[in-house]
Amino acid sequence: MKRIASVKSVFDVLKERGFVEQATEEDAIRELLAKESVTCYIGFDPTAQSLHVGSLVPIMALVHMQRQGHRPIALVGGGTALIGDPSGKTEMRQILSREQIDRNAEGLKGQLSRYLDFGPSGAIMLNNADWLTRLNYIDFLRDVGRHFSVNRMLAAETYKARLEKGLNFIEFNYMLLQSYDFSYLCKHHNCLLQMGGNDQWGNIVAGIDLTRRLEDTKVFGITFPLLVTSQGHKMGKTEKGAVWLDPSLTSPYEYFQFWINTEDADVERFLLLFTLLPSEEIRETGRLRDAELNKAKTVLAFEATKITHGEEAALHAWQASAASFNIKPVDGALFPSSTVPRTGDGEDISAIGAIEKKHEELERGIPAFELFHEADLCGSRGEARRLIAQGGAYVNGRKIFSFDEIIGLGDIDERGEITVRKGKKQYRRIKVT
RNA sequence: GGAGGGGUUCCCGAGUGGCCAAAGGGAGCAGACUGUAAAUCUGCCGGCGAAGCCUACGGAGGUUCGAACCCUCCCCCCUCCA
Repeated sequence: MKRIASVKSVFDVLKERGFVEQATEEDAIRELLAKESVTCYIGFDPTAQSLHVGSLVPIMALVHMQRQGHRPIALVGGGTALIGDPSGKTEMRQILSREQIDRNAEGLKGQLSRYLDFGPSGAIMLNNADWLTRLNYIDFLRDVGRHFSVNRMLAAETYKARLEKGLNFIEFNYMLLQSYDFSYLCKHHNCLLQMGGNDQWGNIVAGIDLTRRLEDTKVFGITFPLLVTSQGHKMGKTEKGAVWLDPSLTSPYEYFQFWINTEDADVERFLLLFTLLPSEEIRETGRLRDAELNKAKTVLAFEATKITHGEEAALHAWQASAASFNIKPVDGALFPSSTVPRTGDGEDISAIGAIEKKHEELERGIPAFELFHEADLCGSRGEARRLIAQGGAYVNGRKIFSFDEIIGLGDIDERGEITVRKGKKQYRRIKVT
């Protein structure tokens, strides 16, 4: 049995950092995790080509598990995605094609390996399509289906919303499949703990029951709080939609900006969840008042970006942000474990998104509203015109008053670029080639 | 299979022959205030350089000078009955 990193149970770490919403048997879990290396799993749905910040809580939970000497299984739900999880949803999810799901599942593998070590003795990545798609219907009903009470399922919170709106049989089966996953992982990988968002509670508990019956093994479950901001807003949405973990969908700079814009009331909570800084240091945040909190936000943004995109990308994002906004270096007394820049100013703005324009085009001149549209700051030319009309458009920091003002060679700065800005926060560079 | 109720712009939801690019709310964007925060207030919120045109009210046809709205067929969802 592998030695574990500390006497302190990882359960306490998770709990202290705000990961635990519910747990099946708190004391038993704490004890189990303190005395041996435990294999645990979380499922990830391959319903999009990339994970987004909404999946970060489960990912970070696995990171903590691994750091404390346990063995995480990241289960890609290539099989269950064929069914569609109705938990906590009011409408049936669109069912994706097999090919689409397989493609997404591949992408998730790559992404998860940035957070977890999938080395020989490290974490494991599995795809439940490997066993679920081979199931035989009659056998499955006889072996697994008979253990489920429809009466109890109907009473479950999981289905509550859907019983109002309608639930079809394929989705009703979802719980059985996820339960089967747990027992399968228990049997083949000695997995004893399943974690997931709080909307998974019903599925997890059902899996625990099934595993007891099928494998005669006692297993456990933990759920995470569903992430909403303190304002009750859905987490992980910005003006451009979801905040993705894939740098080609959400650039490290945008990612950094997302985190630095965290609401005051969420800073401490998010530092605990989304960084690996020691909790004692994070608790100091409570002493920061008003604008001082922005320092903590800088640390949050930096550390979160570092975890997802690496130290170098985080530095670039910090640089560009410091150059564009009034970010001060964070003094060393705060968050001593953080590698956030402690001195210097931002000069390097290369992390800010850019488009290219030919020298000739600038020579001819481009109407401002067209430029804003092409720079992807506005979805249409009409939107760009409205933006300018409302006084929210800037070129090199100068407000544009006329929608068709011509932007040309004279606007190129010493970097050989033009900086355009929408509102107060959204910058884009025009590189002249 | 039968009866009834529905499918409206990103979401919810009104509209049931011209005044409808479609009320209202939410989300979003911008402005003011600020601390790249929150709350609040104001404006905007299908596309096209204006008049106008184009696209849009599940799909396909039809009636009409004119259809989101009426008719026909089809698809999908819900409820009750089988």
